[in-house]
Amino acid sequence: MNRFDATENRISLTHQRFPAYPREPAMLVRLMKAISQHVHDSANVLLREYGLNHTDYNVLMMLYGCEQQGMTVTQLRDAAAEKSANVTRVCNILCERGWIARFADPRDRRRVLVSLTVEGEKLVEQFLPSMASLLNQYGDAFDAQEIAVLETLLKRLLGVAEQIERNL
Amino acid sequence: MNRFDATENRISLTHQRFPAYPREPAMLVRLMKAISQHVHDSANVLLREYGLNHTDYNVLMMLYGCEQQGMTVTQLRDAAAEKSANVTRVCNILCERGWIARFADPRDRRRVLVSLTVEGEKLVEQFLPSMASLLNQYGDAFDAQEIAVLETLLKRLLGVAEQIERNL
DNA sequence: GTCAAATAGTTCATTTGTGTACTATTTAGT
DNA sequence: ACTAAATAGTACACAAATGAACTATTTGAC
Repeated sequence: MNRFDATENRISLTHQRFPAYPREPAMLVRLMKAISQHVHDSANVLLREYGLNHTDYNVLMMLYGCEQQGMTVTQLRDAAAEKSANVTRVCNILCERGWIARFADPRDRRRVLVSLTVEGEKLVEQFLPSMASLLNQYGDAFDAQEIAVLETLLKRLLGVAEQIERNL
Repeated sequence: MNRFDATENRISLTHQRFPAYPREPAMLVRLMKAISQHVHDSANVLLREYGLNHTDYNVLMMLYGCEQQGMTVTQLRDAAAEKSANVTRVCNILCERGWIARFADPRDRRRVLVSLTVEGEKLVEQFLPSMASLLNQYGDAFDAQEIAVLETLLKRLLGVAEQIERNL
């Protein structure tokens, strides 16, 4: 009996009491929130020794994976699934510590380009082994086809969720 | 070109630079975080008119779906994917507003049983139509078999994520 | 060209969430 | 029975995240 079964029962019961409340989407949403929370917490434990948390990590990793002239705050916001005010806050911290640098974008002076410093790259490569190992543990639970299916379905769901939010 | 494609490219590039960093699990984790965030934000918009947010909603819905003598703080913590300190805080607010009540559990006096008041049930039934409609929109993107597959795989992933976190 | 509307980012007040320490109670080994 | 360890929940100081207001810049309609 999984820890989630009790939640599943409560959702089913709610569906019985209020039939318009749909069991399956409610399950999916709860499952994803729970998984994300566990991933977040586990990452936080690993990253703490570097003075980082999962949000900092998300930002740093996107910068590590871009290697061009950097990313804008808006791109970081979308990539890290954070609000721009929070990206600003996180970048302030990472800047103070010398791991990222900010430049005005000459093509559009409203924009701020953010990129990893050499120190920042070193930092990423320090914590990457343990974070990669963590990620691999999640992957080990699935075969290649299962992962592919999950990825396809989640991408579709993301598109839908974005659309729904836009339409409020 | 989805908004997520840029993220996918960055993950692929990171995998090239650092092969132990696994593309697929990284994708899954980012996807779920992004989806959860959009769901969270959309729910917040709908719930604001009731003076609630998504976390309050999660707690209230679990109580609505339990109908026995209530749930303990620990059960709520697990069901809502929150820390117990946060459940205490949220319950304080919901209590002040008269939507839930707390009782000492006579079987184990460390435990606190939380349950919906009549007012709380009325509140839930007020916002349920619009929240059910939101959830249904997510469900409409999939057929029955796709949902079943997603649910199965996500349940497995949740189990794994819980296990990994336990083993730190 | 001009100007209203849109976009990018930051600031700030507030809300939300967390780690840690603590109290109370129960459990379990002896 | 006695006591050490485990468990449930809360308090509190602090950290993280958000909404809304604001500045600066660009876009686009005319």
